[in-house]
Amino acid sequence: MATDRRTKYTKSVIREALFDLLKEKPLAKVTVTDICKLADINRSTFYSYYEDVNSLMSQIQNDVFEDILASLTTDNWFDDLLNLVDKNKDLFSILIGPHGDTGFIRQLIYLGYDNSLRVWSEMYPKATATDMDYAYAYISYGLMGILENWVASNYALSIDEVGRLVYGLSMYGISFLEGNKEGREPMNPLSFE
Amino acid sequence: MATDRRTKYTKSVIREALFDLLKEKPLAKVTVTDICKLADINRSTFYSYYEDVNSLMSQIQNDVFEDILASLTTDNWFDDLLNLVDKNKDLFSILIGPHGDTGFIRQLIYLGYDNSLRVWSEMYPKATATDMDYAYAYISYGLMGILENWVASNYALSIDEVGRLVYGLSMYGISFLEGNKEGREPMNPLSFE
DNA sequence: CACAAAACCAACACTATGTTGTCTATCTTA
DNA sequence: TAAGATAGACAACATAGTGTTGGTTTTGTG
Repeated sequence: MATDRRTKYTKSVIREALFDLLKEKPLAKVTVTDICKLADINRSTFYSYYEDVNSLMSQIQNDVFEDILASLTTDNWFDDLLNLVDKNKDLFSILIGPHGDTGFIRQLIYLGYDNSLRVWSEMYPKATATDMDYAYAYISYGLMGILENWVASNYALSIDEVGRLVYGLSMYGISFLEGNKEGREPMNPLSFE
Repeated sequence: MATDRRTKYTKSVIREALFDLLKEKPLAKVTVTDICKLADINRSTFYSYYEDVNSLMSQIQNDVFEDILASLTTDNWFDDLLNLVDKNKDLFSILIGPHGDTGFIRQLIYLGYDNSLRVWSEMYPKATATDMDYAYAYISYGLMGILENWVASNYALSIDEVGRLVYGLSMYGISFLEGNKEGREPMNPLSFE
């Protein structure tokens, strides 16, 4: 009843081939023929599993997304995310790297939108909806930038160090660079659940 | 000696056609044939001016980029940028909107990298190079988020209001939402020459 | 081992690409 | 305003990728 080994094999070589190709060129330039040549499978085999290259990619992304949702805990979700990225370096280097899909990152980071706005409107009752909206855009894109930097640096910093940066920058803004703001407090810039 | 009127006309209809198409689909899905049909020109005419759709797009982006560089003043560059975006709403709605090119925005916002790091290293002598790098990534991506939000809202806020948000968020982080931080001071989050 | 399913292979019509050569319309300038 | 230059139209070409089909071989599983 379990999935045929051949199917598993085929899907995995397709996936590998796609990732290898994405190291060289953007998704839009990757053709079905490319993938099949590299994976050494027949083109019709590809079509028996996927509609086209885009749907292959979004299926992979959805799988990753489900993993992410499953592994996020309530109170510390950005750390969880960093851990997940760290454990799947190869994958995220491609998803977040220069040929990556920003839609994916966007989807990722807008995970916390509803909750953040709810929490913020309690914390900052005077803040207007527009201000909070812009604050969310600012912070979430900022986090995206940090994540991208981290991936680009080939994960040079430890997760704790990245967490320190995220906390400092989102709490104190640029004055974080003044220092003397060490000692990360148990609070996260964006709320999740 | 001046450019042939026909050439001007042709280039402008190509540009218009591209923008019309970009309202519907991403650049990768726009074909030369698409453009020529819409612009009512012959396909070979297109090829006599541009290599392909991508090079057309990057030529347009370079033109815009030169305009931007020309119009930025030293001490208030983000305001200048907002003004420029405001004056070319149609163009930027496409460049920054859902089918826009993030590479363009990235290029735009990394304008201030060298200068910001120079200024910061004077302002915050204790800060490490890594911290400043991450701070730049955070803030510049944050600004990108704000810009995108602004465009998506169809420029609902005034430039001054956006400036207030940019200043507040980058200076005070999330605590900006506490309020009582009105009155924009003459300082910009990222330095540009 | 037998059978079902997976993968292969070849061929199909179709669409887009880039390139080339010829012809026509239009602009520029002497 | 007439002559020469050049933009653009048009048609044809080989090439490449797409998506689909039907038939064949291979390979896992019960």
